[in-house]
Amino acid sequence: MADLWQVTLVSPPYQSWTYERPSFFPELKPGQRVIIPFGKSHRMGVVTGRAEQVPEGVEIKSLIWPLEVEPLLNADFIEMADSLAARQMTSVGRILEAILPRGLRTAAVTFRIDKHVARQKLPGSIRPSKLTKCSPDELTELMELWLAGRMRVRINAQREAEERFVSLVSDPPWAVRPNAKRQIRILEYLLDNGPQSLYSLRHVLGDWAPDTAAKMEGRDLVTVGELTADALDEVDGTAACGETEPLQYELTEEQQNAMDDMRASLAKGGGAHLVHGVTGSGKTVLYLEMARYCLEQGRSVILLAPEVALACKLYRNVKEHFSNLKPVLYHGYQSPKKREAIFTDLVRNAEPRLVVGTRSALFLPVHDLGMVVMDEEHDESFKQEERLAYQAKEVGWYRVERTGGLLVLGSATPDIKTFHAAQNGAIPVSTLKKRVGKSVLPEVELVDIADLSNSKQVFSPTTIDALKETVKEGRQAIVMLNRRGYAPLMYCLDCSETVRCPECEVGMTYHKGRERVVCHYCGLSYSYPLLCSKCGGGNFIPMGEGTERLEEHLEEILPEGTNVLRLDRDATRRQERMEEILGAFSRGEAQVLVGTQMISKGHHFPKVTLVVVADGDLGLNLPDYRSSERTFQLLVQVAGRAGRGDMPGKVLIQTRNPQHPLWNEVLNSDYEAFFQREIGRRKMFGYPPFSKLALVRISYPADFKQGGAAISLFAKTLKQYSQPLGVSVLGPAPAPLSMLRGRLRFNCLFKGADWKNLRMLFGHMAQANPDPSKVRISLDLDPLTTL
DNA sequence: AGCGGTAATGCC
DNA sequence: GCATTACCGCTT
Repeated sequence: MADLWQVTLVSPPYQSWTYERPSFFPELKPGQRVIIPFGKSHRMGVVTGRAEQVPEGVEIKSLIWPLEVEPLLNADFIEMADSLAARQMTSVGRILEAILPRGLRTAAVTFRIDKHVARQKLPGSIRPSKLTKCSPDELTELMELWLAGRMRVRINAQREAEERFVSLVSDPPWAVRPNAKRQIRILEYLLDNGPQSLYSLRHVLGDWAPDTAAKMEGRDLVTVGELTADALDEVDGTAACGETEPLQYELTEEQQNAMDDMRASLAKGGGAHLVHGVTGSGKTVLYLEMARYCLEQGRSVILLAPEVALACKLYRNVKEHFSNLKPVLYHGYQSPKKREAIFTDLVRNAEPRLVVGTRSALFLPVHDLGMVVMDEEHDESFKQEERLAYQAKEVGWYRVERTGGLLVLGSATPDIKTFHAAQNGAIPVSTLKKRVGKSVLPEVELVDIADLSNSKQVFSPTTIDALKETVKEGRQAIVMLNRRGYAPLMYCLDCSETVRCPECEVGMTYHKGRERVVCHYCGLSYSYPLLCSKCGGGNFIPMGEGTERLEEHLEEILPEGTNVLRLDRDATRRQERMEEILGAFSRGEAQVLVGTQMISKGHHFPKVTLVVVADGDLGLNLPDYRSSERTFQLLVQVAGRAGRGDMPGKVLIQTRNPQHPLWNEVLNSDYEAFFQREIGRRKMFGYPPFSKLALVRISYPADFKQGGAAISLFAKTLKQYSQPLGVSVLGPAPAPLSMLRGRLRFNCLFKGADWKNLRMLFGHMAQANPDPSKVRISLDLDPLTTL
């Protein structure tokens, strides 16, 4: 009887297939990666178990070769992937593809045979395709070598070379001929999407891309190599991420109490724990001391920050705090090679480890996970929305639940759902009310700008005075405006049209520095100046404000010699720019820093005494149930940037609506008042945490004629199944951004008592899809925005 | 019937 | 994801 196994493909079409273990092959264990024949070529797959029933009418092929002697993925890891697949209603293969480092899911490998055994007529290296042609005797001989560790896996050189990253050398304009179309495409693509691997350039732009990129490297337009973050990581342990805040190691009474509570939770078998502490209250020290405790107990720890720069900063804190420990840094901007090495190292070395990283670090195979810490747990970056949608909090919860570990959620402004659970007693909570050391919470003031709305002024006289004074006294100020670019609308003076994106039908933002108008949704851009598509005229005026225009404006109103820096996604496109800007500002080379919400996150500038929120109303009135939560969190967070040193800080929030109840709560940094008001509103309208929400996104190409019929079919299906499942449905209705990248979009909001029924209803919809190749539907559980 | 292009299908 | 095959409109 043949020995049959199920192998799951970690690349399309992702399903599980049956293969035979040939006689020369060693025993298999689930979780083992193997090379399998698939169609005309070969692929990498993961053994998921024995084949229970034999497929009929197909000739079963044999496995080609194992990729490791001991399985890389243990049963827990496979179980985690299974559980994620069930939650997201997709296949395990897709999940594995999303959570494994790239090097560990490629089949483009060569087996190298040790030199001193190669003399016996064996080649020095052998490819999988060659292995399928070997005789049984040769295979048996090779397998002996493999099991003795004398035959090793090597990722193919070309494949590995394509893992290198391409980054821009300078900002536009570039020294390139206007008819060098391919070069311009690469430059534009890098500008819009940040550094990319040669591999992804080839996939997105075409097979010519790696060659063209190599030529461009010769002309100093781009650099091709390891990411700088990687290089810096080797040298001094961390990329330069601005100044690290000096930590006060002596625990305050509040911190000590929190520590005792968490230890007690851990002793009782773990669970979630909320640390609600104002900005600057010393949450980091608390995490580090808890980490020390866990490691002493022989258990591993994962510390997560919402973004790379903050993870690097935390990593540096860890290195300073622990002298005799080798922590691991893991995030999406490290090279695939590095990430792969970390993954295998964690599998092979079972000792307790401390991992610092961003959300993807949650999937690392650390042994005996004692604690997961999520700093700034309310941050939206903890939810991944593109490709595979997952909420890191849920994954973290899943992981600690299995190991009896602790999930520590820390924030000054917790997620409403988290705090609600704490209020109900479902999650224990430790509160830190005082800032550590001398610094005190800043004073917050409202500035009414209602009478400014028709003039060209952005800042009220009060704001301008405060800025001038801060600069005069040699201190620093931060100005936040949550909108990048120069002006969000370009208005044609001749025919009163605005410049719109033909693919998305939204206004295109003018970027003065790039000399382009850009669609902020799909990235399409045109060079500017341009002619009006309606009347052919060229007289546009910019309407509204973006960070770029604010920067220009500030340079005009502030005294001669004042330096203004800007920090937003545009300014930080080039790899090192973010660190350069943060570094320059913390060294005092500029007095004012203008930026988007990027500047609100975790940075420590002791000389900043003034924070200005240019438009506090932005984002407050969006038709989204979380908009006030988001605004409150952002404002408290950015206010926390002021007065972190010895000098007291001041925050000015400009608003056209000073009566809004939110302001009082922000002024007093009164999270609980905000929470009480918000939870009342949520209860009244039945929003989370009083219900579960799911957003179903439907889209099809704008020229697909049967699209309308598909939508009515979905509507009919929903009508039929929603009531029996107890799910209330809004839509399908055209999405607020009704067209994106040439696809018409529809949204459908599900509200119900539990996730199971929301999933089932989605399942019915997916089944009713008349043309899955044209009509795409996807499920987003607990969406960040319902827009 | 013969051609070139594209959509649909199978892959164990 | 990729190769093979089925299908379509159109020429000869």
